[in-house]
Amino acid sequence: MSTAVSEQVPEAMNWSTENCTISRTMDILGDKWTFHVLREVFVGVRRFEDIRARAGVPRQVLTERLAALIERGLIRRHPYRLPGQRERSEYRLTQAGIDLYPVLVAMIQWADQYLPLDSGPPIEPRHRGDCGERVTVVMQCEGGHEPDPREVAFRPGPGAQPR
Amino acid sequence: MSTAVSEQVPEAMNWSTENCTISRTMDILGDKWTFHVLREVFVGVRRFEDIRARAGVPRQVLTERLAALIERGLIRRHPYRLPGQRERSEYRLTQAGIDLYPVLVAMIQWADQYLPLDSGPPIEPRHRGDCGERVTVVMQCEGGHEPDPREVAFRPGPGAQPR
DNA sequence: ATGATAAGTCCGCTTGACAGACTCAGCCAA
DNA sequence: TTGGCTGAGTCTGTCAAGCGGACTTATCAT
Repeated sequence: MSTAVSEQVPEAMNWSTENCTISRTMDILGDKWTFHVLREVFVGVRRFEDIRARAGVPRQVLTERLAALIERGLIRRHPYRLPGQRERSEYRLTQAGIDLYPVLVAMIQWADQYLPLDSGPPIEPRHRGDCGERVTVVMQCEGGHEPDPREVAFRPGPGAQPR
Repeated sequence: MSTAVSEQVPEAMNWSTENCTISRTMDILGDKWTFHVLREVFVGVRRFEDIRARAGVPRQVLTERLAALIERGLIRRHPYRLPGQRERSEYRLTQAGIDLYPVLVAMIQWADQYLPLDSGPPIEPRHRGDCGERVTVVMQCEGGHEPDPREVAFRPGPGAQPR
């Protein structure tokens, strides 16, 4: 019996990374600018020029990222016309986009802990309307627990491919 | 009174993006390869060559990303020696890294809904040990609700800077 | 000594980001 | 009707980054 160094060969080594869920998500989100763009749309900034100026993203890159986000179904183009003005385009979250809230809230929560600012959080997720309270994410398991992050592990599921 | 088009000028337009929490998080995580690397460390793959081969990341990029993740405090280098072998390096999550679990779980949850595979989820977050049940994230507000994503909004907090 | 292996470094090519100028369409004021 | 303004792009040349493949170094096994 050799000295145990955690797992000699981690279980994950037996499984392919081919169809990994994180990769597939990061193919959509995992880009420096995509997240900046999404942030703007999330906080209600919806017009090309506003997004460009606030996020500091080069126009060409913004064009390309917006097109990608539309193609992936996270935002949609929404033409509209203000009275007395010509038609313009807004970009709005689709349901798939809105359902990214937990991801962003989890990030903000992490950053508020590990990258805090002296002045406090610049942005807070809150329950809209009357309630108005701060929103956080918690992990829950189907056994009814709220496991500590140390008690969570990623395991291969039914779609895992052997290598 | 002009025709209302949601908010004519979104509230967020009044606030700087300078110190945005999402940006600061994405400065650390928002890179195609960083997330691939983190995924490997999360599933227990800890050695340079294993990470490189599984994630398909160029060596040079891996070197650079590991150094950045160490500098940011998400992983640490852990030298060890298997009996009868020379010393090697492992990369392990720090507490700050482990506390990213909710972010990854939220992503997986989103992807399982919007990018499902016919064969089912390839990876599942589970409660370690006896419980072993699937773990999900839920949003909760301090008013005791579990708001739907549509009922959540990002608002400026105490650290928000006017522009 | 020879070979194997982990963990890098080095090199040259190609791709993508970037800033800045240009375009185009619709509206507005004169 | 002409000229200007603005939002939403496109075009262009430069430059940094990613990339695959070869090379390097240290340590251990035979």
